[in-house]
Amino acid sequence: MSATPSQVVTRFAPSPTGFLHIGGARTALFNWLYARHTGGRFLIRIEDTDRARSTKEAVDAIFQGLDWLGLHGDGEVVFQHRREQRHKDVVAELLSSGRAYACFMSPEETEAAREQARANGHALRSPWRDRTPSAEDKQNPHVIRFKGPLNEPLIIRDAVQGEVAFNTKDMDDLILLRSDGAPTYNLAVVVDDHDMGVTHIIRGDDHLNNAARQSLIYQALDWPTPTFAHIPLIHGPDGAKLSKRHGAQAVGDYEDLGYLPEAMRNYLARLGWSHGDDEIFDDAQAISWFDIADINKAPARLDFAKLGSVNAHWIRVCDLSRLTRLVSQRLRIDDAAQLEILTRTLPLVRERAQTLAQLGDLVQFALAKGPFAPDDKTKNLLTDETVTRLRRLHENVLLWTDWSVGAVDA
RNA sequence: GGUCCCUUCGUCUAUCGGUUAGGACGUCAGGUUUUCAACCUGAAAAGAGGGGUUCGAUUCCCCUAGGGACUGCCA
Repeated sequence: MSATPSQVVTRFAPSPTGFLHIGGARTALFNWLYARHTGGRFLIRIEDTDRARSTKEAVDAIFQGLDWLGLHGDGEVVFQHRREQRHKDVVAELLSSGRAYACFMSPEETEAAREQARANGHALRSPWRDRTPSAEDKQNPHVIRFKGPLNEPLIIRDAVQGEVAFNTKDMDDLILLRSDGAPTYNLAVVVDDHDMGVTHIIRGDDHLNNAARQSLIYQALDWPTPTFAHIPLIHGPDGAKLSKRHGAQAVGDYEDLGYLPEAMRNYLARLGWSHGDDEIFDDAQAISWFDIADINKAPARLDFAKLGSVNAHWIRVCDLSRLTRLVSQRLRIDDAAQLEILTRTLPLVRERAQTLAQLGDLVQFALAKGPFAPDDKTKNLLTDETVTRLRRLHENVLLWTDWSVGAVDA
């Protein structure tokens, strides 16, 4: 499960509670790019310690999204909940070394203590940190908490954010094991990242605060702390956190909209990362250029106009048979003759499409059978005069024998 | 409320103390085109505000404002 010490190991660790989010896709892409750039390994782990919220459908959706994007993991996929025993073993270790303790506070007591702590300007403190439970206490439900330093400065070095200073007085003692004995995320990530030999943790900066607390666990276990790289979240076009009202959130939505995976990789890579003035680049270039040092600290907004222009480029250079296949699938075309029409039509119209959906519309005329119902714009152009001209042209065309481009043009 | 992060054209970004602050998308104006798209040329467009440090700040520091994340027996 571990790797060569000098080798870079990155990972993408989504929680299967929904589809693969566009922000998650970019996180995966960055991890993938960095692993490829360094000749390291890119691992995938499903963070499903919350059994109630994790679903098989979500797991499938995530892999479908990753497959479409072409981001394949190198090792075997790790399902976090299957490693539960290992997580518990580590907690037992922490318990025996005095770095963890059983906390018997009830939810109500916890809530009250939290408010009290807040009023006093520090994080929640459990009275059970230094209390030895009686035999009677031990009958009650309890959680296992990590025993962290009470009031010490803590600096984490982040490859993107730089040195970030915290103080442990603002950090409560993390719950390691729930009252039902199940390990929590914050414990499981540390154990799994360590066991999987992860050297670089590239993830959303919503985890920056967690990183501080997790670093404490690494120290307590005397494990080397991996390099953190917290990347800013992606925002919607209006600058607010990406949500339903912004439309497409799932990578599957982008596939449906008719974006090419290589265009998504190109666009997403460019969001929050840059290599000079380079805008259009392929995977090989992205891999050779990608470096964590060039990741931006500011959140980026999604811009569909730019995505469209990037996609238009990749449609123009797309292999024709592949493009034909993609458009045929969208149009539900299976007839060989129609496929041939597409092959001949696509080169003519691909230049003006930003998405496969638009390309599908542009190709309709070659597939459709007359008579056609004119749209409003066409109606306006069909005056008596133009109709007469078209009739004459039609009669003329019927006499043509030379259909070369030059002849028709003339 | 507390802790932490962020702030260059409308958007994505370059700049790693000295530049006419560059590029891309978008926008606008021309050109080309029967039309549309594509393409070509050009234009408008930015250092949040205030203090420092410095010979010199977009760049380093502080404050303010604005935005964001976290503050769960979610991840």
